[in-house]
This record gives sequence, C-alpha cells and structure tokens, in this order.
Amino acid sequence: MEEDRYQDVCTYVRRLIEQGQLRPGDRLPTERALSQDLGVSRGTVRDGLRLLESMGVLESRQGSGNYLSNHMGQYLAQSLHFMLLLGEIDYQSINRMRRAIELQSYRIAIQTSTPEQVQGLWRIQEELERTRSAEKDEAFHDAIIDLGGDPLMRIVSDALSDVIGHLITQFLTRGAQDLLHQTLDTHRRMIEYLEQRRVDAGCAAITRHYDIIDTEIARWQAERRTI
Amino acid sequence: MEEDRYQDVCTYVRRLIEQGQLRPGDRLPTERALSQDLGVSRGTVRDGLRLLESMGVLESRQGSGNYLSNHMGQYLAQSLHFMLLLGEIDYQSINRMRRAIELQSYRIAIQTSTPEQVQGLWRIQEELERTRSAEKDEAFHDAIIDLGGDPLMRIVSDALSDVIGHLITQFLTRGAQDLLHQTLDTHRRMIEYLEQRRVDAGCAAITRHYDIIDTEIARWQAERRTI
DNA sequence: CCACATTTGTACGTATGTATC
DNA sequence: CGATACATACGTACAAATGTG
Repeated sequence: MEEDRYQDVCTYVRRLIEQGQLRPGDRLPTERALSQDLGVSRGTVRDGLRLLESMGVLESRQGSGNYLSNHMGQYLAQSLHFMLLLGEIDYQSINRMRRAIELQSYRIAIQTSTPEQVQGLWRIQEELERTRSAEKDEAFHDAIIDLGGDPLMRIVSDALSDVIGHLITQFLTRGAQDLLHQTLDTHRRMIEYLEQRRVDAGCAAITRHYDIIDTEIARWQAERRTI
Repeated sequence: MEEDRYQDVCTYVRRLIEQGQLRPGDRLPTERALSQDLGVSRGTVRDGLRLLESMGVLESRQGSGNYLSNHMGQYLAQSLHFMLLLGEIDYQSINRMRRAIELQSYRIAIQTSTPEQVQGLWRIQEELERTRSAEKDEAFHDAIIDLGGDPLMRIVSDALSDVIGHLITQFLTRGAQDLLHQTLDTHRRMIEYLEQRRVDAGCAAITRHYDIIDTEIARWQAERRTI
C-alpha cells in the first residue's frame, strides 16, 4: 500500500507556511478540499492535521475550520505531566529550570526595565502581601519573565508553572509562616535590587528564593515517602 | 454518538502507569486487546495511542508492539521547529534559553565536579581544537549540561541543539577565524574556572561565549534580510 | 533461510453527532 | 432553519515489520 499520505498533509501545510501563504491565525483549506487537492481520503487528512494539532501548530474549531495556531505551551505542559508521572523528571528538576529562566530574565530586565515596570512589580507585590494568594505569586514571577521579554522563556515558564503550580499553592496556603515571610522578603529584595540595578544582589535573592522552595520540595517529598 | 472514547484510551494507559503496572520500556497490551478491554474499535484505540505517541509518552514498533517511552525530546524539537517557522520565536530566543540552561548547569557543576570530570572536558576541548568540528562543540556543551545532572535541562538542551545546530555548524565552518578563536578561548576559560571553583569568572566566560553567538546570529539575520 | 502467525502502519469508506454561520 | 465543517467512531482491507519455529 502506498504510504506517507498523512505525512504529505503535514508537509503540504508546512510548505504553505514557508511560502508565506499561511500565517498564524489563518484558516486552513477545509479537510475535504485538502482531501481533493492531495488525492487522499478525509480520514487521512485528519491523521495529518491531528499530528500538527498535537504539536500545537494548529487549532481545530468544530463547525468553523482548522486555524494556524501560535501558542504551543499547553502541549508542553501535558508532556511534562507525563514525564513527572513516568519518573523521568521530578519537582526539583522543574524548580531548577524555573530558577534558570528567572535568573536569565532578571539579568535582561535589569538592563532594560523602566520605573513604570518596577512600579508594576511593586503593585503585584502589595497585592500578594495582602491576599497571600498563590495566583499573585505566579503573577509576580510571570511579570519578571515578561520583563525579560523572551517568548520562549515565557512559553516554557508557563508550562512549568502549570505542572508545579498546585505544589506552590500548597506551600503558600498550608506551609509554615516562615516560608511565606521568606518568600515575601526575597520578592521585595528582587524588586529593590532591580530598581538599583544591582544584578549580583538581585540574582542572590532569586537564588535564595528558589533554594527555599527546593528545601520545601525536599521536605514534602520526605513526608510523602513516609506516608 | 458517544464521545471521548479515544481519550478513555489515554486515561486507561495513564491509570496503568499510576498504578505501577506499566513502567518505562514496558510493552502495552496489543491494540486488539485494548480494543476488547475497552469495548472500542481498533481505530479508536490507535487514535488514543497516537496522541500519546505524539507527546512522546510511548513509542510504536511495527510488528512488535507499543512501548512506554521515556524520552520526549524529539517531540519538543519538532514543536520548536514549527515555532521558528511561524515566527513565534527566533534564533536569539533559542540562544538565550541555551545560555540560561548552561549557566545554571555550570553553577551546579562547580559545586559537584570531580577532577576526572574536568579532565573529560579537557579531552573534548582538545579534540575540538584539533578537529574544529561542530559535533565536538556540541559535545562540549552537552558535557557541561551533564555535569549539572538535571534530566529536564538535558532534554530541553537537546531539543534546542537540534533546532539551532545547523546554524552553529555554519558559524564554525564558514565563519571568521576570530569567531572560532574566541569560541575556543571561552571554552578553555570555562574549564579553568570550573577547576578553580571560580563561579563568577566562569559564568562571565559563558556569558561572553553566548554574547559572541548572539552577535553572530544578528549578523547572519542582517545578511538574510538583505538577500 | 524460509514459512508463518502476530502486530502495528496506512488508507479507505461510512455513518452520525455537533458546533458554526 | 439549513448548509457547512469538523468530531468521533466503526468497519474493512492490505502492507510491512517482527519474532518464532
């Protein structure tokens, strides 16, 4: 039997993108149209499109069409979940990657940040100190990443947050008072040193922050093992 | 029509993993067996399995069976390629992420590396200086990541190398002599400072190394735009 | 080395459900 | 409401790789 028909679909779409005939957000030809153009059945077209969808290249909307997507983070998060499940990685590893991304973003931010952006961080921090919610904590770190302005770091960071988020929530809501105070303290130092352009001191604060989380993860894992 | 049958397949496999009945490398029940167990057609089973395969959770071997996999790097690399193609990220972004990962790995390595591991780096560096091949350059950076010992960083790093590799090859083989000399110089300093446990100096060398690549990427992009 | 059963790979057709316009 | 388009599921058939006897 002739093969690779459904991969022809992937190649066909890729060509359309490379030739500039398709841009993010654009609607693809209908599945039946692709079926006729490529001389394959609609089922085969769907095989190809689903492969692209699983990679986050396109998004299918029932009753409307298939659209070129430009956000692939969701699928990265799913993969990370399975990697955790399979024991290929652990929460410490997630935390290390977050630390690496935040340090790099911070270094960029310290060279580019404006007073307005620093003010924005203070506002988030004030809300965090008032509400003590995990959402605001995530918003704070997201803001740092955004100051770095790198889209890939944002995508990876979002996926990592998605995986480790519930753990952070648990630490902040059910953890010791010490943990919360130290978290808020390192946050404040991060903003202060950013304002003063003291990159080494700021990176030290970030390092301290993630060391605290690292310790907390280790403690949590120890508890889990004994239960 | 009743729906989500193929997602039941994903859930079923996930349960098998969670319950410890399936470990990485294990063979899944045959598609026909799953078909009977879950009361769905083989095509539906394949829909579910292919979804897992596209996420790097399992690997299908024709004539043999479906095996639980524990490497999803390839999937990540494919996604990155499309993100580049769609303009969601660029090579500068790839380079920034590599820099972040290598800096973090280096910081860990400087606390844990043994004289034997440092010797291993020198050996790779000697080969690189003799052959001046891009493969050895990648081997050098891989070795640094490995010293960090974090599996997630290794996975992401591999995917990034897969995407940016051809560009590095081009820089090293067709670039100016200056570029090659500076690359070799920063490499040597990275090893020396690792040996001397001088973390700040080492990180500065890495920063310098990636700044050089960054400049080269900018130059390359400028050339492409004029062509 | 060959023959064979098993298993996955690919493709097709068909039918029906459901969201969009 | 109807037309369109995607979502899901089933069945069938044959190709190709694997493993075994």
